[in-house]
Amino acid sequence: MPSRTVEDYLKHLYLLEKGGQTPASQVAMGGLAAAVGVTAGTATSMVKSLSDSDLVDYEPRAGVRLTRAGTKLALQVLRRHRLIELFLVQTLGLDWSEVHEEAEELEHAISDKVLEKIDTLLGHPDTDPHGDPIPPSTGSPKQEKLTPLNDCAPNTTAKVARVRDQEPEFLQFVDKHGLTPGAQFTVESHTPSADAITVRPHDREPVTLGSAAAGKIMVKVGR
Amino acid sequence: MPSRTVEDYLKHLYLLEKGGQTPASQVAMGGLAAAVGVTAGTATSMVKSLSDSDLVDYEPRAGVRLTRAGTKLALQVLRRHRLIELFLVQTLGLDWSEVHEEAEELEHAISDKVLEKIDTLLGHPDTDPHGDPIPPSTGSPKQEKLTPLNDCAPNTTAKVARVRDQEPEFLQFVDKHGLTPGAQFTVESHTPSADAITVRPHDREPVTLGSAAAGKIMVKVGR
DNA sequence: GATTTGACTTTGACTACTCAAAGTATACAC
DNA sequence: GTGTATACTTTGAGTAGTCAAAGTCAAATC
Repeated sequence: MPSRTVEDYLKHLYLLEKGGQTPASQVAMGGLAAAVGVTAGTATSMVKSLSDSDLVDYEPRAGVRLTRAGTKLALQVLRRHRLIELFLVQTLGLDWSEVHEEAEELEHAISDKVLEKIDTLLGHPDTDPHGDPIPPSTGSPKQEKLTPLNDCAPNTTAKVARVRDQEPEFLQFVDKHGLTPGAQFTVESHTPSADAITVRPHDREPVTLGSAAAGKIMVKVGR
Repeated sequence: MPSRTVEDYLKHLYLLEKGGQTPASQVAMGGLAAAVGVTAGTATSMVKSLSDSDLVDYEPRAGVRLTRAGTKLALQVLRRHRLIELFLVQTLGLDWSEVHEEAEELEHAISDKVLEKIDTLLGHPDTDPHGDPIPPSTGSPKQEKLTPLNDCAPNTTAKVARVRDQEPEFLQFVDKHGLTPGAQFTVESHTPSADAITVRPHDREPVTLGSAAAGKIMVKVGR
C-alpha cells in the first residue's frame, strides 16, 4: 500500500497537471515541492523513487508527469478527499471552510469499505462542497466546461459551479455573500479597467470582487 | 502532538494496566511488545523515549507504568477509538465485528472538532458497540461492576453488558446467537466439570459456551 | 551454590523521510 | 560568446521507527 507521503505527492502532482491547463504538461520540480511543502532536494529524491515504482515519468531538469498507474492512485486519493469533505459538511455539519484541512488527514486513514458506505449515504454525489468533481471509484471524473466569473459580461445570469481556493477566509467570504456552488446571480457591472466585477446573487445584496477573487469562482452561464 | 506510534503504545499500556485487575500494576515489556506488535528490543527503546517524555515510569527489568500525563493521553486515544466504533456501526451501518480494525486507523487521524461532532450526533453515548466505556473528554471512564458469564448460577437472569474480545469471528458468533450488549438471557445450566454453560437469550434458541468464551462475556445480573 | 532458562536490554544496521548546503546545468542578458 | 541568475540535483547528515542477534540479568531448578 502506498505510504501517506506517496499519496500526497501523487495527489498534488495530479492537481498541478490539471491546474496547468489543457496540455496536461510536465510539472516543474519547484512547483511540486512547494505544493507538497518540502524543499526542492526532498522533492527530487522522492520523485526519483516514484519513478522507480513507475508511478511517474521523470526527466531530470525537465519535469515530472504521472503515469497511468500514478494517475489512478491520485484519483483514488482525490475521491477519498472529496467524499470526506462532503460527508463532513452534510452529515457532521462542519463548515465548508474547514473541511479541506480535516480531509487532508482523513484521506489517508479511511478504508474502501467505509468510503463506499459514505458514498452510499450521500447518494453517490458527483461534486464536493467546493464544486470540485468527485472521481468515480474507477475511471476519471468528467470535467464540465466552466467560465471564470471574470469573463462574464454585464447582465449575464449564471450559477456558481465551483470555488477554486481552499483558504478558509476566502470561503467564509464567499459563503457570507451567497456565492456558494449552486447559487444563481446576475452580473451587474464589469469594469476591467477598475479590475472589478459586481454581481447580485438572487436574494442577496450585490457584492463587488477584484479579478483575483473573481477568477477563483467558476460559473455556468444560463438559465 | 504525539505520533501515531506513541499513541499506540500508550493505548495498549492503558489496556494492559486495566486488564491486569485492580492494583493497576506495572506492565511487563514482553506483554507490551506483543500488544503493540513489535519485537522486545523495539519496545524497550520506545519505552525509554516515552520515559524521557514523562509519559511513563520505567524501571528496567521490572516494568512500565503510565504517568498521569500518559494516562490522560491514552484515554483521549481510547475515547476517539470507541466513539469512532460506535459511529461506524450506528451512522454508517458497518458490522460490529469489523469496526475495531477500522477504528485502529481512524483514531489517529480524526480531529477534536470532528470527534465532538460525532459525540453530539450520537447523543453523548457512554459505551461503544462492545460495551466498552467511552472515556469522557476529560477525566476517567466510570467502571461498572460486572460479572463474567462464567460466574453465573443456573436460573440467573442477566443482561449482556460487555464483550471483551475483538476477534471478528467471535463477535459474529455472539451476534448470531443474540448475545450482544443489552441482550437479556437466563442461565439454563452451568456444569463447571464439563467446562460448559448454557444460556437462553430471550427470543432465541439456547446456546452453550465453554468457559474461555463465557469468560469474555461480562454481564449485569438482575431484572 | 552452580546451572539453566526465559525475559529483558543493548548493539548495529536498515527504511523512509526530511533539510541545509554545496554543486551543476540551463537559459537569459548583454 | 561570456557572465550571471535561477532552477534543479547531489551530498551529507539527522529523526523516528523498526528488526535480528548478541549480551546480560534474575529467578527457578537441581
